[in-house]
Amino acid sequence: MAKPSFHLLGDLEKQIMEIVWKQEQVTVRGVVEILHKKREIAYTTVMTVMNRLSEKKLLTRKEDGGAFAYVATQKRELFMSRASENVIRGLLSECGEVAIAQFVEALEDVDPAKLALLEKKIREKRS
Amino acid sequence: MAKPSFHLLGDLEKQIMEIVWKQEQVTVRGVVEILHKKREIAYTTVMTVMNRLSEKKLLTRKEDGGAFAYVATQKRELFMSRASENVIRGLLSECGEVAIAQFVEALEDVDPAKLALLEKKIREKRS
DNA sequence: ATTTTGTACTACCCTGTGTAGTAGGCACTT
DNA sequence: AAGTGCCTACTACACAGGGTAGTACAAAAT
Repeated sequence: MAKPSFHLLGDLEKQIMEIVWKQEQVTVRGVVEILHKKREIAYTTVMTVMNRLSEKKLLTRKEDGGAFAYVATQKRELFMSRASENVIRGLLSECGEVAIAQFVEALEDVDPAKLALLEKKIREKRS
Repeated sequence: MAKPSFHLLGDLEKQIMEIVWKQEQVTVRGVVEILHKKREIAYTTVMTVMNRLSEKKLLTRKEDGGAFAYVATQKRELFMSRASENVIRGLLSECGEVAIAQFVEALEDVDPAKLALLEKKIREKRS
């Protein structure tokens, strides 16, 4: 049913990571308060997910008096970069040239101006 | 734990689709026999998965005397192409320029010769 | 008629993710 | 000191996706 897509993270995990990346340092409570602006969610739900994120090594926590302080182990850029790398390698190995063609296609569709950027990066590589 | 990757299909689903794409037309038994060259697997397991593949509209079946004849609804290329498109769009929207950089990076690593192909495709786009 | 073959249905397991309740600890207030 | 509140740990449940397969029943082959 679901379109073949890819999920680096679940929805809630994603939302939480975005918050952590913005704040550099958060407590569960802090995250809950931000999420509450958008919807109802139990404190323990957020805590559970943040724990899972710790297990996945995306967050670390350290005691800071009362509640734990959570910190991202990688900056957003780095995470995105590694994730992209994995996804792209998988894609290239499974789809080969098709992936190349679709990349250009999709990029043009999303933001044609970026085609130039892509060209530039290729030239840089070549040197 | 698992590296962020993407799964267009499960392992068994993938193996089965590859077989179907090669044969154009298969029965469950046919697929089972091919798979048996590599490992033990129950007839019903293969049947179940092929049914799921039908539900996902990746296969169609038609009665052909005895057993159903299964056919891929899309050629491999087309499937890969659409799958790539979805993955890439997702990637671009989540990772933006990072994805572009990583694409060049990964491509060079996997097959540097393809960089030229990529450039060519960009030029084609531009015209 | 009996065996074989094929299909449908059902079921179980495992993993990932969202969701949340409950219990127990520590701390601050009164 | 007793009560209240916040925090964490543990546990649990649900649902989806995917691998695995058994059972039941029908049709076909022998």
